[in-house]
Amino acid sequence: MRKNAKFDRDQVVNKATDLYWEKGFHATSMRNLQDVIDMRPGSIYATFGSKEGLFKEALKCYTQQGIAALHACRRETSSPISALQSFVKMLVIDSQTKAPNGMCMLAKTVAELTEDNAELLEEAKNSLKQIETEFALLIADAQALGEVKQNQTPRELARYIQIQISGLRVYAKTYGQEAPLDQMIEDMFTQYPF
Amino acid sequence: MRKNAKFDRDQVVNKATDLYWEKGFHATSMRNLQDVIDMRPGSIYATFGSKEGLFKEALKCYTQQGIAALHACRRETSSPISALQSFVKMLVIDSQTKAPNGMCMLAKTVAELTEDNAELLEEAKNSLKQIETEFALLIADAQALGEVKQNQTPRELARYIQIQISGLRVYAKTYGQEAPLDQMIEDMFTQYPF
DNA sequence: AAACTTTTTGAACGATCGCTCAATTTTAAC
DNA sequence: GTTAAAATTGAGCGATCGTTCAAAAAGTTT
Repeated sequence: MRKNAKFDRDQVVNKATDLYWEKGFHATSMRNLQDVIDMRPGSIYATFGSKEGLFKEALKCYTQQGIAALHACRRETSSPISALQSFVKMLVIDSQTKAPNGMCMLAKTVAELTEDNAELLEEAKNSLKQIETEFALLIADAQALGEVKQNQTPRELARYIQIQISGLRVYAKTYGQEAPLDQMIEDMFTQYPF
Repeated sequence: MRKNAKFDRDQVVNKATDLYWEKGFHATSMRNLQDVIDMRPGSIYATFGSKEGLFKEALKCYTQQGIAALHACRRETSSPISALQSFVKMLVIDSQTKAPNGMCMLAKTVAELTEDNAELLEEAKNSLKQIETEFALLIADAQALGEVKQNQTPRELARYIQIQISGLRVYAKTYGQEAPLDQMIEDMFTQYPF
C-alpha cells in the first residue's frame, strides 16, 4: 500500500472480490478477509473504511471485469451476436466450475441485501443496469449489421438477455450437470425474440 | 407448544419463514427470530434443534405454500395455462410489494448458501425441482387439452418457466416499477416456446 | 392434592463479530 | 544521519452470535 499502491490495491481488491463473491456479504467476516488479502485490520480500515466500503469496491471491481470480459469477447469475433453468445456461455457454463461462485455476484447481492445496506444494494442494481446498457450497445451493432431483426429495440433485447442469464445461472446451480445449458443458450439466440 | 401443538407450531414456522425470507439465512439472528415468533431460546432449540433446523422447516413451509398457491390458481380457472400465468404474475408482480421479499426464497437460498450448509442447500434445490415438477404436470394437462403445442416436453417447458421466473424476479427487484413485467409475462406464454 | 412428566424460561457461556487505536515500523525529505 | 510523516501492526474493545441448562411453571396422572 505504500509505494506503487495502485498495483497492490488492485490485487487486494481482487482477492476480496473473490471471497465476497463466493460467500456473500453477510457470511464473509473481516477475519476471513484479513486472511485472504493478508492485511491487518488497521490497514484494511485505513484503506477501505469499513466492511461495506470494501464490498463496494468489490462490486465495482467485479463489474469492471465483467464488462472487460464482454469487450474481450467482442474483439475476438466480427459478429456482435456470437460475441454476446460466447460471453453468456462463459458466465453460465464456465463460471459454474471456474469462478468463486456459479451465481452472478450482482444478482446474488441484489437477492441478499435489504434496505439495511441501501447503498450497496443500489450499487449492485446500478452495475446490473450498466451491464445491460453494454448488451444494448452490442445488440444495436448487430442490428446495424443486419444480424438481428429490428422489431424490438436493443434495450428490450438486452433486457431479455439479462433475464435469461439470471434465470439460467440459478438453474445451473440448482441442477448442476443435469441441465443442457449449451443447448439452452443456443436456443436463446436463435428462437424468439432473436 | 403444549397441547394442540400443531396449530401453534405452524404459526411459529410461518413467522420464522417470513423473517428468513426477508433477510436470508445468515443475516437472520436467533434473537431476531425469538422476537418475531415470541419464543425463548430454550423452547426454540427443544422444538427445532438449531438455527439450521428451523430454516429447514421454513424452506418446507415456503415450498408447501407455493405449491398450494399454484393449486389454488388451478382451481380458479379451467385453463391450466392461464392458471400458470396468473401464478407467475402473483410471484413476480404481487410479491414485489406484498411479500417479505420480492425474490423467491428458494432461489435466494440457492444463491446465498455454500457447501458450509450443504443440507439446507440441498433442501432448497430439491424444493425448486419439486415445484418444476408441479409446473410440468400442469403443462401436461394443457397439452392434453390442446392448449399447448406438443413439440416440447412438459419438463422442457416447465424448465423454461422456472428460468423465466428466476430471471424476472431478479429483474423486478433491480428495476422496481420501471420494468413492464405484465407485458413480459404475457409474452412468456404467447411467444416461443409456447 | 400429591407425585410425576413435559414444557418454558432467561441468565449466561464461549466464540466470534466489526472495528479502534496506541505503539511500532517503514518511507520520504533534508 | 536525523527527523517528520505515513503506513502497518495486533491486542483488544463492546456488541452480538448460536447455543445450553438448571430452575420454574404448566400439564397430566393417580
